[in-house]
Amino acid sequence: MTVRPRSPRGSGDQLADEIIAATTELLIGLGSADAVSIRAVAQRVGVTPPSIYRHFDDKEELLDAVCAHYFERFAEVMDIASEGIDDLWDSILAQGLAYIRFAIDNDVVYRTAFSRITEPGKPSKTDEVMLSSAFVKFHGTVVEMMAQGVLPQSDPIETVLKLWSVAHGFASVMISKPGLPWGDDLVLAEQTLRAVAEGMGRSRA
Amino acid sequence: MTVRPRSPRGSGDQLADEIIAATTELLIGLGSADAVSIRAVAQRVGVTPPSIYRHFDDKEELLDAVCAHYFERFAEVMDIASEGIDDLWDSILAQGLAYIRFAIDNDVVYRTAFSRITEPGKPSKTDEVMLSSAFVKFHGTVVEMMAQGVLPQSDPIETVLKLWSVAHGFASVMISKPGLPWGDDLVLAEQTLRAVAEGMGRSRA
DNA sequence: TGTACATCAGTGAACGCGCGTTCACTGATGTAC
DNA sequence: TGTACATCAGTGAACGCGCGTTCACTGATGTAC
Repeated sequence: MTVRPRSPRGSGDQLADEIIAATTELLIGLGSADAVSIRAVAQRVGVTPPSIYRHFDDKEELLDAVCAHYFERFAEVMDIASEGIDDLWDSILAQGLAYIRFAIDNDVVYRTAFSRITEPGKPSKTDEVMLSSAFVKFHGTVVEMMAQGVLPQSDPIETVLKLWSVAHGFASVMISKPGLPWGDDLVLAEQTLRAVAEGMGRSRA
Repeated sequence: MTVRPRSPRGSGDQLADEIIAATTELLIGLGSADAVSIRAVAQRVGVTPPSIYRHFDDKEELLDAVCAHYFERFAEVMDIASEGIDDLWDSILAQGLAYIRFAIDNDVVYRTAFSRITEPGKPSKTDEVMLSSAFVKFHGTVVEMMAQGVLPQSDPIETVLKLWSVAHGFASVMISKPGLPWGDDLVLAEQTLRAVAEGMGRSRA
């Protein structure tokens, strides 16, 4: 156990960040939130277990912080994926696939985030980050599609929920059941997202 | 703790069934597999903990048996849902919605089943039951649709994986995030399944 | 500039707990002769 | 029909463990006068 110099007065957040980083590493390494112990986190940071509690109320809050912090990258990943794509259909498809890819690449954290049920009206930090990253990206594109008339006007939130559910569905099943014949890369997911989009495009006709 | 008469020689399976039933009840009551202990299961059955191990290798196998047993009902539920529906589009839609409904109605068991990752080539008992219930139902309808030409001919397995992923996606997100604006019943899921089907129907055109 | 003091990040030790699993065993049940 | 015996479902006790969390505390840091 590394000896750790005491943090100066105002820099309490630094340890918090280190705790989040250590927990993330342990979570990914061990494969499940239950396998991660406060003691192990403390040891990895080079601090005693009670110190954790100065920064997080309990283990639950720590894990929520880990997922929330991790998912801030969703926005970035989806931005990059749709960058420079003019066609809005292609754009939302790229975003959907980027979502699935990111989820699969980070399966442990993704599963951890979705393994906790959020009661109505009590969004977790992770929920808030999801809504302000992945969700707003989808939302932005959908709104634009409706504005330009390539999607029929309706509540964009509903459309986003549909796209998100489909993307999550593929990510989730592909993570849980890697033995099924998914074929190369995300072909099935891509075809399905396309079908959903096309189906929705026609839904007014 | 109830005193339990010793089982006669050949009837070992009876206790196994009782153990599965007790575990299922505890699982649903407590809300997570971690919260269910072998000791609690034993107590509920009226037996000592080591007895469990005569019937199941370990806790993992017991939980797998619980999920597998539970999901045998998928076939039945989906059958009932599509019973008497002649139109194949309506039929597969009804099956998809029945799947989602059953998953949501039995959220704890459903989540438990999907919280365990299955390595390729090592299907769990639950996987096998899923494949021989929900999966074959979807598969049967898809094959028929292709035979009658309402869906373009292609690998039915791929189509089933798509439908299943979409149905699972809705079930999973609606269970995890009940606070989102899903609207009444399964309208969004229904519209999406319809869009997927329509999109696939056109995919050859 | 020097000193007394409040702050508060981090500590050491412990509480209290339940867990999965193993082991050598008991004793009722069914069977073979 | 009666008796010795093998089977095996279930027991009692324990192993060995790590866990989340709390508590009273220490002592370096920064501040006020």
